[in-house]
Amino acid sequence: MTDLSLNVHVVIFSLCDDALQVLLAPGEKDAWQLPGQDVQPAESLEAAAARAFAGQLGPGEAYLEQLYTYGDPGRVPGQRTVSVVYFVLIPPEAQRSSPSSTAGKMRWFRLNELPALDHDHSEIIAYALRRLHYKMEYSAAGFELLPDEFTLSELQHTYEIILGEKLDKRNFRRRILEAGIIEGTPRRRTGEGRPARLYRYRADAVAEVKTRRLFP
Amino acid sequence: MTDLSLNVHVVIFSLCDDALQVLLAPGEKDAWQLPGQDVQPAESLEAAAARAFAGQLGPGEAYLEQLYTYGDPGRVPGQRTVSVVYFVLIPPEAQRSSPSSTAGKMRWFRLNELPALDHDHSEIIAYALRRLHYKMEYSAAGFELLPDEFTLSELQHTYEIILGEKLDKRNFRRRILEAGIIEGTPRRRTGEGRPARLYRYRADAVAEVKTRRLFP
DNA sequence: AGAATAGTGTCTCTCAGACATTATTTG
DNA sequence: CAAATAATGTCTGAGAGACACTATTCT
Repeated sequence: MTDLSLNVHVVIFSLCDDALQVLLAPGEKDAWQLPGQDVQPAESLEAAAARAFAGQLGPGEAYLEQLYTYGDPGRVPGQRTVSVVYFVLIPPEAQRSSPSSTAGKMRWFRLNELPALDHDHSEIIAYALRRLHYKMEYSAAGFELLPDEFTLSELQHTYEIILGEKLDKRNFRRRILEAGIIEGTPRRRTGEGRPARLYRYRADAVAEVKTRRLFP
Repeated sequence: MTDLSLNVHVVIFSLCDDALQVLLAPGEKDAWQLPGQDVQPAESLEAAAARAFAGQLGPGEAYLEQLYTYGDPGRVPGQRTVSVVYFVLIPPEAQRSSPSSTAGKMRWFRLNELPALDHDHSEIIAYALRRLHYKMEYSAAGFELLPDEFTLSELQHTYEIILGEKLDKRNFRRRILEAGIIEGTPRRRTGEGRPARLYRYRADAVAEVKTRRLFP
């Protein structure tokens, strides 16, 4: 197809200030957009997506997964544009956005305070959020939003923020420990009140999804 | 990006002869490939995917969903090719492949008897199959592979073929009926043995996924 | 009558969910 | 010692899974 623009965009989620937030870049006029860029001829789609936010973030692993490809004619005025969109989760220590870049300053936005967005980017964020909810239910995605070591209260808090509901402390701890996907460390986190034990995610305990089927 | 080819492919599943099968088109030399074609300038990606198999199939609704976008440089020799791949489920009455087409004859293949395939199409089919398994667990996808009206034995059989395991008849019936997603019709299917009641899928009974979380 | 398939009920055991108190640290 | 947060165990009810016989039709 001629006159085709192929780019990638990333929906980057992280937890800051007890809320789920998205990283956005300045867009057209006063609007914002999902960080993104054109794909280079010799570069994989995933590498292009990773490049779209590398340099804006501090160290720390990012979880990156393809979300969806948007390509309807007319979704971007002027030129037929196909956007392969990726979904990214980053832990808090990587949130420090670097001071400047050619693309201008990126900023974190709470999900309920999103600014005006270019094209179909609102719709894309809404879809990414739905996907995050699903992932929380059947995978260990929640750990990608946490530091390497965390307390059980922090872990529970993460789940509560994303799922949007309160969870029972004793049931939460029982089930997460029985699942065997985290292990205790000798360290503790100290602060106000009794110090809490630190845990870490066991990547080896491949959390095989033992989902009960909807209809067997 | 210049010199870029954008196309769509479809992985079409259906049940024939008590087995899950895929529809393939003749490819390069003696190999086969997933049906597909270039995207037209004014056409949506989904419409292009639908067009890739329209005409090859008889009437009957097809379930169509975007699967994944493959675009690594080098996956297709010669030109950078980005393929948006769709996942399709069709019921048995739509299987009749029409006698001819410009692209040559398509054929159904059992999953364990796949021929040599072009490029990364084997990998794509393997991924589509994994996705089908997931979908069977948390959604009502199984019904897309059945005719409008079906017996409980046929439904159970469908699940057994795709999941690859035997299911208990009484438990299966109890749970599928309690879920309220199918309803009886006055008709029966007659054959050898006692005639079986025909059921139909209730599209209105939005099968909300009450998946039990892996970790709450 | 025999072969073939449809249709039906009970028990057990696991696990999700509700629930309140004690323990350890800091200021 | 008061305030703050961490840590811990039991009971109940719902539902998944194992299991075997009767009913209806066709030849």
